[in-house]
Amino acid sequence: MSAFSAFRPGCKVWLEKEGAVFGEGLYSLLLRIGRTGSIAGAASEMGMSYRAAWGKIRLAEKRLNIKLVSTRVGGDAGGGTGLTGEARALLVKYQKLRDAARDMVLHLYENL
Amino acid sequence: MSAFSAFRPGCKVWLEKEGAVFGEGLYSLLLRIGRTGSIAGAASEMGMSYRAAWGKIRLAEKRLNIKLVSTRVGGDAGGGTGLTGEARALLVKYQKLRDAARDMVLHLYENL
DNA sequence: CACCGATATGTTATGATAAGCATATTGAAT
DNA sequence: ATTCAATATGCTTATCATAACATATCGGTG
Repeated sequence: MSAFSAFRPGCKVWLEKEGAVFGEGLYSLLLRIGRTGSIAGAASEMGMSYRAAWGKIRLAEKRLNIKLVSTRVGGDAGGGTGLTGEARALLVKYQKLRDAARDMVLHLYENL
Repeated sequence: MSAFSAFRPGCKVWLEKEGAVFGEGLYSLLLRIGRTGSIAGAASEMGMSYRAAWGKIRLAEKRLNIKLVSTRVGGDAGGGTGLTGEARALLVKYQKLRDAARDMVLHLYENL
């Protein structure tokens, strides 16, 4: 057993565009928005405030210069939020990249 | 060309031990200590204060419970700092893992 | 038209991390 | 002894991201 047996490799990936990043935080937030149909629902699931979730999304949209969500204000259920096609595509790309990277880093480390 | 042409994948890896991490920051700091033979020299190269560099190293040694450097106080050149065997081994492991991961993530993304 | 639940924002703590400042110590060389 | 360059630490102060608080608005429904 090597002196490194206690160490484990960690890995993080993101998608980058002119300095702006799409990473795990936005991923899990958007994923839940897609599932629950609202920012409030997603935020609640993640134990964060609506204010924080909303702020993250707006900042990301501004920095990435991409529309991530489409919202409806008022009405039946008070309103709601859905994902844009671009957001959905980003989710898929990010998830694939992340999962594959995790896998590879783990295997890489074992064969180091 | 897809709507993702503007995106590039980013990747970060680290070695982890009971919550404590060894990542790019310690890597480049230790690398320079090894080259320059002093914490002061390494810090200067990186544009950080000696105080900051010294603090990082001590904190890491404490958290990781590993001796990373051996120092000499006073004397000819005022003193100096060298890397321990464990530190050198960590450097090698980290660098290999990081470079391979970067490579793989890049290729992975292209074939996504 | 009052109510409810969700969106929409400005403003204000706050807490953690980093930067900066100051000072003491060490030991070879001159 | 004095000097010099580097180690060794204690404090204080920015900084900065996040949390928390406070309102306003919208628009179906009962």
